[in-house]
Amino acid sequence: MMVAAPTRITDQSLRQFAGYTMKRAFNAIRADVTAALAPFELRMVTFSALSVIVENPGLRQSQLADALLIERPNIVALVDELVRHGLVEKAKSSTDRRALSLVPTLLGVDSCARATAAVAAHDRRMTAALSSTARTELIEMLKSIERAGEGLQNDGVTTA
Amino acid sequence: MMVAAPTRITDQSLRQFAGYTMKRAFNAIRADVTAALAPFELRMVTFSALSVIVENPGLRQSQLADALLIERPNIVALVDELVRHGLVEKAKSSTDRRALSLVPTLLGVDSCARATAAVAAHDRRMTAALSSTARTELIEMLKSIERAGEGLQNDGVTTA
DNA sequence: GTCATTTAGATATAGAGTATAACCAAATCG
DNA sequence: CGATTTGGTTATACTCTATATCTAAATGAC
Repeated sequence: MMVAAPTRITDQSLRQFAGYTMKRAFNAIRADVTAALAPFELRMVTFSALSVIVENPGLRQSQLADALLIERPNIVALVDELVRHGLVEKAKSSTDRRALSLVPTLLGVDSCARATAAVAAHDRRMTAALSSTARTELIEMLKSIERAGEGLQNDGVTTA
Repeated sequence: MMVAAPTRITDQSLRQFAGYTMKRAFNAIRADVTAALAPFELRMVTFSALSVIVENPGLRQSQLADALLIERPNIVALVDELVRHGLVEKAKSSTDRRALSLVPTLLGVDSCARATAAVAAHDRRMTAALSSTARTELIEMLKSIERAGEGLQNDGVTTA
């Protein structure tokens, strides 16, 4: 069979779906935020984890896993990475001898603050075309989608 | 060091960023759309590819790769999967003996239509909380973020 | 027309990211 | 107390995506 190729390729049908454009938008975000975090030797996940640890000092690993929707086995290497970089310490819990309390170091608190500023700059770049109210509305809409996923069949929980 | 764990874990700081909530929203979407596509033996990527092939019959593999921001090597197995399922045919290009023209089969066109309906239902589930104008605005905002990523440093291109 | 360069498709491979199963030790509960 | 659950861990595997390299054919310079 012989067929000539079209010159202009479209993705019209897919564009009707929020998920398709969201994936493309998120890819752009990921590329940019990854670059923004590189100077701090942080990845997206480790930055998220550090941020939650700084905001909730003393939390347990399982709580961190729950908060970021990460499976517990994957938390171990992640936290170890933060410990290795001197950003977080694994303290023993005073109430449960099995548990660890994650505490940020001074360096961790400082790095988190500076990384957060870098990510904020990144975020401004990516949403530069949006008014500040539009940006707020966007986040609210995303939250409502996140919530919509919570009540569905297999409860596909994962991520960070 | 002994530290008691906080009872309620927050992610306030991360919530200021569109990217964080977008990742969580997209995870929810992915879980649901993956389930929606399972009956058709399609994955997100293969569905996207099939949709573009149906919409642009005769396109070359490299055009498909460009359209979906997939690296060319990854297109090969992807298209083969569609061929194996009888949804697409690799036709020889009439103008370039190196090139392939991707053409949907009748089954491919039909499956694409039914899968598109299933994905549309999924999309409605996920955006149920949004008014139809809000949903349109959401997609426009996501497009603007996607565009914002196009003009940046390393031009982090990837995805599907 | 011939040679250098580019393009289309393909192969092999590697690295993230994330998921599952199974294990030990301590806590909890009947 | 014994059974069950929970916190952390290890090992492992699967998906997704990226990079390097190869060939055959097309294009472009002269």
